[in-house]
Amino acid sequence: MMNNCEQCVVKNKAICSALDPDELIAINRLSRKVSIKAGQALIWEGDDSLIVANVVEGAFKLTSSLEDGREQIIGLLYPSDFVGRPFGDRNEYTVTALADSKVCVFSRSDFDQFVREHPDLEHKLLQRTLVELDRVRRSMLMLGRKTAPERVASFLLEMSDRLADASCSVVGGSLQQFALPFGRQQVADILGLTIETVSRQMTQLKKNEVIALPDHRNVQILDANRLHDIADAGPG
Amino acid sequence: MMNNCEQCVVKNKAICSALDPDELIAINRLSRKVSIKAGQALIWEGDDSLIVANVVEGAFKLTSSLEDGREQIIGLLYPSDFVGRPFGDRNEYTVTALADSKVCVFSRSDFDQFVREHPDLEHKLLQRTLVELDRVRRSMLMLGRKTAPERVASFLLEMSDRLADASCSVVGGSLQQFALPFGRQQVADILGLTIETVSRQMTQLKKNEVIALPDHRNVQILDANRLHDIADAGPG
DNA sequence: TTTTCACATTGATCTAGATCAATGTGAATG
DNA sequence: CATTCACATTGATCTAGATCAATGTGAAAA
Repeated sequence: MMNNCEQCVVKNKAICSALDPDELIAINRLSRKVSIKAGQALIWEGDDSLIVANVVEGAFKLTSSLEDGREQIIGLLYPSDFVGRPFGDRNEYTVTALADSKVCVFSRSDFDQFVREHPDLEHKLLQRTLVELDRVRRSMLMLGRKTAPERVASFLLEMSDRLADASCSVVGGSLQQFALPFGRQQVADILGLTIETVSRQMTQLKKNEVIALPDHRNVQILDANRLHDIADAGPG
Repeated sequence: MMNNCEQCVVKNKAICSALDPDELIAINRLSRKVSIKAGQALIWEGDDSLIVANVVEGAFKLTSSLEDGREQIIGLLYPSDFVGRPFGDRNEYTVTALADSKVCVFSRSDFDQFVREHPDLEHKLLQRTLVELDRVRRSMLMLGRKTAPERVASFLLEMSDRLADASCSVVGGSLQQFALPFGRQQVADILGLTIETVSRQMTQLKKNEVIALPDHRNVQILDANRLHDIADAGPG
């Protein structure tokens, strides 16, 4: 089905915002809007890179796995984020929808060519990639060196920041209350912990009145300062 | 001191390879060749991003730290690699020379502007950033989910691949023998382990005749297949 | 050559977090 | 309403890897 960039909800935030109306019409011809059900994969680790896309609606996880099933979530994608591996022929990770989602898909060869012809678009893509690289490197410090309480606290703070755009009830650019877009197992896969450890840390934070948990998906930050302290306190 | 791109040893491998002779002269005017002693830092975590550079000679580590001194190495840089954070105003990590090194430095504002005016250069930079992002994500799986034996085996294999360019005595694109460019503590900081654990794993591999250790810096791979098996075997 | 000093190995013990095993919980279904 | 089923919590135990503590080792300096 043909897409319509003019009416696209992410046209001002996605990389397409680098394009003028004529160019939007041109890229429109290359794109296809696709719906993905929760749990369905869009891209598989190890496959050839044949498509790239913009997330329009929903959320995705980016994962890498070992043969015996151990899985690490290595990234999360939200509306306006870019997915896939341009200028390379192999996908190094799997992309799976966490909720019912919509993406705007391009064939990689079409996209690569279009990007090379539109430096402003390529610039946007570079900026996004640099931001993502910074984010991923921050996760490396977390996975390599942080304790379980530090990981959970950092995670809650990052989520409250990241979801701040979407909603209101904001204090200082972060949300005081928000709904996690995933369950405990996936939190564990993000943090490199087990589900039990994540659960125990959450309970602990609740007991200490640092957070409240109206239900399993919702988190309310009661004491942001303390949460920050826990997030990068030394061990002990 | 003025640089001379025509004679530069990395001109064919660094991002500068995207430029034609005229453009090389232009970027030459913006660059400054700087020597860095082993152990000296080029960029500090948290500082404003004021410079970017190409590595010409030597090696660097990219690190991020917690207040109490825990440190994670989040990247390594070799000749022709690009350093620094273009199009952003904050350095998220520290860059330190591992050996006496030389870099070709640009002021970030000069560089940003020059890149925007030269799409081919920006394209090279994007390609490098995408490759680095893939590499870093692979490390996330390692840090989050791999056991100590798996980490050490993966590390030795990656090093033998990465150093394959530099030397001869290559079998199937990888080196059978190579000198690690760093000591045990730094290996530990790369793998998110302690120095003792790294040491024990190396001893174990030696006992099982998977590798030989002529001395503390040199590694000889005796049984690459087994090393691969260990690198992503399930636990147990 | 001996001394030194930084680094690596080895051993003994401890512990954070994994694993194993019930037991809640609450939204969807009959 | 009871039943189910997926998910979350809680508890008991185990273990990989950290930590603490000597003991090697080998290259540079005296």
